Amino acid sequence: MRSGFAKRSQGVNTPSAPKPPSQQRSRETLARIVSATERLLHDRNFEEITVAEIAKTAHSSVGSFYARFEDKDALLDYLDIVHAEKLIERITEYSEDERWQGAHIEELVREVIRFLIGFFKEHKGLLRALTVRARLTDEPRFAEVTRRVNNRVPELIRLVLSRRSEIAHPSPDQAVYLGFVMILSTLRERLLFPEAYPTQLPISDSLLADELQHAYLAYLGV
Amino acid sequence: MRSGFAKRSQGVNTPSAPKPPSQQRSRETLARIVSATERLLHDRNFEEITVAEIAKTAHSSVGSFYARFEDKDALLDYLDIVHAEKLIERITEYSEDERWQGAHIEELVREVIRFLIGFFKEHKGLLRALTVRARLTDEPRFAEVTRRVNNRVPELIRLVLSRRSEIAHPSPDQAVYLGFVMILSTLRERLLFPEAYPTQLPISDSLLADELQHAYLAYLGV
DNA sequence: TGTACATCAGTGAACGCGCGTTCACTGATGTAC
DNA sequence: TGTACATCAGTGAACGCGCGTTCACTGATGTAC
Repeated sequence: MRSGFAKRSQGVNTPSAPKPPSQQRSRETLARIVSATERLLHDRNFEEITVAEIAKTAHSSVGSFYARFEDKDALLDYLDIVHAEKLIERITEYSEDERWQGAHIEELVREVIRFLIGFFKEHKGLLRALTVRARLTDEPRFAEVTRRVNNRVPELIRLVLSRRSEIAHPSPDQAVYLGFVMILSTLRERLLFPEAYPTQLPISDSLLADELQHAYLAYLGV
Repeated sequence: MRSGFAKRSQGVNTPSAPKPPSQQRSRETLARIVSATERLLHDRNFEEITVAEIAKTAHSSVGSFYARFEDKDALLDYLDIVHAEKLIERITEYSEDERWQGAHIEELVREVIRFLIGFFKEHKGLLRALTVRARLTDEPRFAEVTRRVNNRVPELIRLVLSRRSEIAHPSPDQAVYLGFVMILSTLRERLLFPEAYPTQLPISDSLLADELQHAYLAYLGV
């Protein structure tokens, strides 16, 4: 399987950061490009958006774009990185929160699921774009985000695992992990790509949250 | 959100079948085109494959291709339909199988999950292509397969529901359905797009099957 | 059973469009002395 | 505090490549009488 995307000259696995802007002016341009793209991703896919369009929306120009980014794809890399950092930061904050000290596993799982739902909804456009890209190619670099989410989320998992004594499943570590895989898969499908689901049987986010929580706890044998 | 795919002239929601071949010769050509495409999809995405390449692999020509299909996309429509029919057929056979007469819900769920895993693995390439396409656009037509799978699978669900007395969940219908959504999401992610998952923690298909079964039954409260 | 004509099937070079990328140029900001 | 020069930033028309699609043509199969 080969990539459909332009190969980066600097070789493999090095998501290229934008050439660092050295003046305030161009830093602002970069910011405008980023936010314009996120806005455009809100209801189109990355492939459907042209560089010219991004430039125009950002009140900038195609040339300026290429002054920062090696190619179109490098922009998505950059968004990926920025976004992953935000996620890691939020997860860290979250897992350090002291309210978990005395909490039961039920409460913890409930909150983690709500947190994830919030995150998916907040970054829907970008997450869609990154997910699709990861799946359009197998340049391993592009599976980064999903992998990163799947790997960072372990911090949340560790939180759950610290309640290990409440878990009856014979291999709690594996079950906690696999259960998370199931939760993340389900949320990705339902929240990022809802078109695939019949609308006749609408399932609200909060029902989904409740049922995922229920399923997860039942699986762990709490 | 607009489609990135060519719009069909004949209007909306009408997946165009190929112009029916009237001679044996062209029927064979059509068959070669179909099988060449499925072969190519085995390790590339639909967008990465050119019409010229399909024609060449099928020992045919670009012109012949367009004699059958209105455009490139119509081919994927066609594969979608053919494939969905196969699935429906197999599910029907499956659910009529008499061995379910006396079976317990545990056994039934176990077999259904294995059936689904087999199906996903057997048609991996095509299913990937169809899933990605459904997600690259929101022409509702393109979400057909996923929706069709999500809708045909209810036959399997009905099978499970016929064991309703063994289910403790307060709303068994909803739980059976939602649990299936979780199973399908997880299988799609892990089997169709395995790149996203770290290889350090390998999970075999049969472990996955066991754990999904376990999780599902626990969720239903069997 | 043969001939004439119509339709079907096949071919691949040429076309054309969309879009990513380049490039020659103008203007703004920073730096050296 | 001013002048000269270097670098950074911005612009958008023009380029070019890839690939889906068309089209003029050849050959094969079917049909009418």
